[in-house]
Amino acid sequence: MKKATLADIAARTNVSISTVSLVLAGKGEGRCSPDLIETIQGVARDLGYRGNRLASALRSQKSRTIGFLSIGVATRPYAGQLILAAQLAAKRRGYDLLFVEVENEASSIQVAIDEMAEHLAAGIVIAAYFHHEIDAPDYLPKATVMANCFTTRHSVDTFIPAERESISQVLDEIGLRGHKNVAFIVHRTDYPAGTLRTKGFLAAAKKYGWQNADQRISLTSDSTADEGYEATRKLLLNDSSITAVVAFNDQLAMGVYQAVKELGLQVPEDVSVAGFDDLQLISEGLRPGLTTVRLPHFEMGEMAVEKLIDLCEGDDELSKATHEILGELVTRESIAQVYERATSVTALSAGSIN
Amino acid sequence: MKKATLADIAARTNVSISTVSLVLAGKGEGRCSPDLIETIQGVARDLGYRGNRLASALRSQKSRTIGFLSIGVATRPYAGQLILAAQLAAKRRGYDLLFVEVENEASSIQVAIDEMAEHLAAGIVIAAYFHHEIDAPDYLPKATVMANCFTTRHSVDTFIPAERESISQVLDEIGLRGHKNVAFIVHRTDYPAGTLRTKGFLAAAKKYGWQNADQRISLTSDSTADEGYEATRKLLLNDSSITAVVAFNDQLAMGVYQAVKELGLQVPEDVSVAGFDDLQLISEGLRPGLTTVRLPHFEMGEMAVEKLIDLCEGDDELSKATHEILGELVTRESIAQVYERATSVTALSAGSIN
DNA sequence: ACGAATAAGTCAAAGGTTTGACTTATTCGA
DNA sequence: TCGAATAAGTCAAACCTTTGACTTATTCGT
Repeated sequence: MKKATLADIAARTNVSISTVSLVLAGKGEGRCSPDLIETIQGVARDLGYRGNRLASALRSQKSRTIGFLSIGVATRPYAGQLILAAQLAAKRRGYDLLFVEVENEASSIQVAIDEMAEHLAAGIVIAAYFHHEIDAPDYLPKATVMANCFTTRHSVDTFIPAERESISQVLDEIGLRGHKNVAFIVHRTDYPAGTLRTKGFLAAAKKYGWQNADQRISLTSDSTADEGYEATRKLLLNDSSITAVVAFNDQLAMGVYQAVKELGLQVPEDVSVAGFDDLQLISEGLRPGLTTVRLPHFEMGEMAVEKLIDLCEGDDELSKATHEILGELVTRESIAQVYERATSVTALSAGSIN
Repeated sequence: MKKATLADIAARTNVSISTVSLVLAGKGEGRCSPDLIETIQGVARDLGYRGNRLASALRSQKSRTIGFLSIGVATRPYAGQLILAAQLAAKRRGYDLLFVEVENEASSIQVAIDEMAEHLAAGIVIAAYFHHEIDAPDYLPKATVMANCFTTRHSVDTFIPAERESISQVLDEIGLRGHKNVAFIVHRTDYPAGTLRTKGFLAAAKKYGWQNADQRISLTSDSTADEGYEATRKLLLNDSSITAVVAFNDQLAMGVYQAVKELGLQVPEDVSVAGFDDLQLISEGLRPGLTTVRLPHFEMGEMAVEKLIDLCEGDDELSKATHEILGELVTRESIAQVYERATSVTALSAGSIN
């Protein structure tokens, strides 16, 4: 059974192809009788008419296809929700996603853009698996948006996490529970995640009066569990007054748990731990569950595509803004209440021993 | 600068559009003079000619677009490599990937297939984030392949992991290192991963003479670290002779570590542990690193797309086979050598002390 | 020197849809 | 009852590429 075309429907209804086209495009009102509209729709349904996106796009010079340029999004366990949300948002508005993996390198992105042009893609979204700057080529299509990444070379609608505000949520958890001796382990890096989360930590330290905050920042050369482990050992061995360790991400936090336990201490009774990213493999897998912050991957993907389609459909001329989106605090069991400062703790524990 | 078309090139070279088309399609040999070919290619380059995939596909009724129907592939941390490999393989042969997320439900898949038909997709690959059967609709396009999933309703080229053989690799590691008291923790399920890996365990038990193997299979109701933890506690508390625990996947293995350590034992000195999946967040993050098996996600994605394109291009009529692909043993530090069984161990260690 | 073969291209239709400009028939107002 | 307005469609070109069938001019063999 060959695919039905407008011509097939026209033949069966004894009208012209134009009429069928108009009707099925929803532009029949006032031009065609209600009866005819009914009939045409009926026949279209009977024949299983599906339309031909290629012919349509070719003629109208506008396709309902979006190029999704991914920098590691699908292949790493971090940002999968971004692509899911993008797909859902696109589908909701009748668009499809052309997926292409690229390097964060102008030439690689350029190649992908050219490829998308061959498809007459309505627009492109550039998305990355972690929040960083893109090496953008000289020209970007007018309809371009970025998700979880940004460029300083062009003015583009951009959707990124609100790093400072997001980590503040988990820092508040710690501050409000009375911790005063808090350490921060962060991957030494110039990426926004590193610098902004550190600023968030420093701000929280000031807000809650955390002691020696700047000496309690431990810089690691990577964000692995191993690095988290080593950093925590040093921190805790040097300074036994620390009651909470905040990690730049969940992988480091995993290492924090390991070090804490190896030192014969307990999470959260002896040391509270906070992570960032909500990598569920880790945050749900650790015992006790890790309190952390889920990055707004889903939201970024969804909003980016929504914006892109608005742009394509001209509803929304040229705003070109950067949107910072808040993550969500995911509370599990890794943060405990501190009742008093050092001196009183002794009294307290002595009391419980009795 | 509008996109250049064949007509633009034809105008600048004073030949017909047909000629330009032929030349750029590489069919100029013998029909056009070498000089002309040279000229046309030069002008095409100068104008930045990119071709119009829509027009081309419309005319020739064959597109270079593949529909990638994903069941959780991008959104879960397991199988990302599959989509990357698919993309790479497609690009290598000049195809693009139309990505769509679907449910494992005939109607959802049907909708996606219809959508792909609107794009005149050359073929589709159906891929899943874990190895299981697809609820296939009544009709599948002739050019359909499956990756990490399968159907019994249709005859389709299928690429799945060789579950038994894959887990055997890690079981061999354990067997060859002298373990005789080995437990297996597996998610109670009818999925191939569960049943086939269990068969693999039983086969290894027979091969290496593991004792009481069937009593040492612990069925869990989920594959989480928590379940792994609980199962391991029961196992180890009941039976202190166990020297190795094999988990059905890395998440369970994470729980095994937790239980082992909480019982005051060490991995691998007291209890060796093996996982499955090589979820690096876990397998690299645990201390010591987890010996596990990487599933052939990359290979499945690559081979599936290769096969699909062969199918589309007719190089390869109708073989319709199921290909089982071996995973790769990833050796880390979680498996130790056992020198002898109970009685002799004493002798041996006595010997070495001397 | 004539017919056949070869080289170098061209012609024109087709693929399915969209859309601004028309047409034709009917209805309405005065 | 006439001209205008409205309703209900139709026309035909355009989007860009592909391809089997042709054409025209030159060369070759004998």
